[in-house]
Amino acid sequence: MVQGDPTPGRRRQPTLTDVAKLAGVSIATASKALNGRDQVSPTTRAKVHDAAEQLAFSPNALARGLLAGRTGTVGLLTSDLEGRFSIPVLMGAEDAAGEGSISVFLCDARGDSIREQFHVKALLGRRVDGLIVVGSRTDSRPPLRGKLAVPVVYAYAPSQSDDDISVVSDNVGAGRQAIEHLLSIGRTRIAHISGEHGYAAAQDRAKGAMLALREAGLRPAGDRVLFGSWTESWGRSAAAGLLDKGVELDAIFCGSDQIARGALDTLRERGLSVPGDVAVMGFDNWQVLASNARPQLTSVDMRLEHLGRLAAQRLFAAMDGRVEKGVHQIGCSIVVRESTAG
Amino acid sequence: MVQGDPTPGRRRQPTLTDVAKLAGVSIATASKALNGRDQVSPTTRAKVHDAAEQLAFSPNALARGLLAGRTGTVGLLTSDLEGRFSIPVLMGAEDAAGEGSISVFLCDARGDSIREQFHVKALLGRRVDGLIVVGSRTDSRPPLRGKLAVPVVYAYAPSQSDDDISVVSDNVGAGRQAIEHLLSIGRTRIAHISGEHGYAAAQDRAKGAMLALREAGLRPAGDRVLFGSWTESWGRSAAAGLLDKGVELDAIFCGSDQIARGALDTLRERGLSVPGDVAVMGFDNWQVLASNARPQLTSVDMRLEHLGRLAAQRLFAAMDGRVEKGVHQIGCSIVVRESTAG
DNA sequence: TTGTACGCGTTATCAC
DNA sequence: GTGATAACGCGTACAA
Repeated sequence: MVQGDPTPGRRRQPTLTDVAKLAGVSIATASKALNGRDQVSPTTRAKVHDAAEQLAFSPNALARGLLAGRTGTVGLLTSDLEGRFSIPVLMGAEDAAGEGSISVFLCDARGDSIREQFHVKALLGRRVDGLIVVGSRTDSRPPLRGKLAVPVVYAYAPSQSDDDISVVSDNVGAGRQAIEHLLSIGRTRIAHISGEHGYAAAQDRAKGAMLALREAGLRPAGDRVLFGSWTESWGRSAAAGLLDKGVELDAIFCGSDQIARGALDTLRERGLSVPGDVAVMGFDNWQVLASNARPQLTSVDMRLEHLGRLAAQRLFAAMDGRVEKGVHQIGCSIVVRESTAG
Repeated sequence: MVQGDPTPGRRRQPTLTDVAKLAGVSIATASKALNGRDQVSPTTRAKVHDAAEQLAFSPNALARGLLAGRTGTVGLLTSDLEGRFSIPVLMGAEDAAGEGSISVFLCDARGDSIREQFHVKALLGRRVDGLIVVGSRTDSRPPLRGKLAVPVVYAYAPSQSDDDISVVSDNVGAGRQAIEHLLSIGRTRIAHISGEHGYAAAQDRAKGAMLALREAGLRPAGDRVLFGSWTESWGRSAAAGLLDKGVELDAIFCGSDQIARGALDTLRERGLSVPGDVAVMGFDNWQVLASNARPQLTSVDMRLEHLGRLAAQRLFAAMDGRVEKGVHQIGCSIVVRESTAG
């Protein structure tokens, strides 16, 4: 049903002038009354509040921002909305923002630097008070181009410049934690199956894992880290490869939950029990995959929401003049489920 | 490293006045030149553009919006960011918005109506030109409270009021399409395993499936639709139940990809081949699950990104005075993979 | 072709 | 305690 009516049922938003008129005072007084200034009598204050209520008045943040020089908005520039990393970060950021009644502009650059430039420009035009840039991989990225008039915080993927503020997960530490967990339940012949070799995430986690193994006087089962792709099928074939070669193992640390799901499949098909014969760990703690696995999957959680919240807080601090340059690492946690129980 | 410096390296954004001054003209002329008004000589225009470039001038959208009465922003109110439904809708909306240089304010109400009210108020204060409300389930929802000054479009979850604009997936049609696909590859003993009974999504899909079966003169294998939960484990146990009861079947239509993954697991364990003995279909076309399944899973795609784009377009139309009230249904598509091949 | 002046809605500063 | 008035940055009639 198409209605020709130009502005159907939509009325101009009431302004402070309307409120003042209705309350029978000047706009100056109305402003003071609404903003809790103490240079106004209780009775007038009540009158003004009544009028505002009646008109459903909500102050124009644009006018306010124009005057104040700050808009109470931040820009959130993400590279992959469909990815599962941006979202929790985004939630954490929105969370932290909400506490201070500031709103978030969302833009998705889709990994395209042209589009990124475009969005930065749009955000700057909207006079955001700050910018959070969320990456889709943990690899470091080039900083935003040009001297920006507002502070920027890089989340998940750090900026290549040390002059910038970055907040990231400690993937090396996470690799170490994973191995230490497996050691703590008595496993010693531990294989590590990870994702694409070219990813910093794969490299870092492997590095941490190797460090922990070495410190325990061990080598990885199969003698080397297996890099492949971030898929279930790679998890299946990599695990099958290990078993076919007769590699002795009592645990597998996987670089992602998807890989772990694949490994679990292979183990079950070969008649090996998890965690009885082989313990299995994933990475990402992706609920849908980890909780629905058989058995449920122990996994490393990067606490991305926490990361997002921290990124936002550092941004607010920077907006406030308290800049803490450099890369800040967030520790990961391990969510223990059945696949490493006992 | 903490720096006490109050506003480190941040300089006031250049204004039109700065540009005009640098170009040696009045701000009126500068404005005309930058906005492509044709009442300005080519030479002056060039001078102004040079100055603007040099200062990296970007017009203050707040001031502009204050004057124009429109801000070029829309609010996106979602209920579950972590859910996999909001995101594609959000992407589509952002997509459609980007084409017209409109920016999106994102807010997550987390299913809490108090929080929702709060965000609506904040968005209205920021003078968004319109609002998109994205649900987390397909069930209809109560409309936003109060007479709003801007148009609203409900996406994925329709408003309960027919006076509102809603854009949703056609789940009944999707159920029908799924069955028709299975019939087209020669299957006739088709079971339907779905999710929680209380979800409109489950009801609608089942309804469509039953309609298509009835029209083909068939009844569902097992004689009734199996409702349970949206999990892999329900898919496993429901499929096992059917086989244990000796129900004859050559196809299973599942209410979600998760359920389908579970069903696939059971079938494989029972030594049944897919699609040879039993064809399997999922719902949602969730890449991670569908593409990594063994065999890869045929699934119904709700085209959520398309839905989001359409919702945004209807919003823009409404902002323009062209309101099309009522619930608009988007047809779903079927992505055929190995699990129903042949 | 160019410049002057007003107004968008708000807050802050000053008189009264 | 209250009310004019000047900003904030921009677009645009209007006058020059």
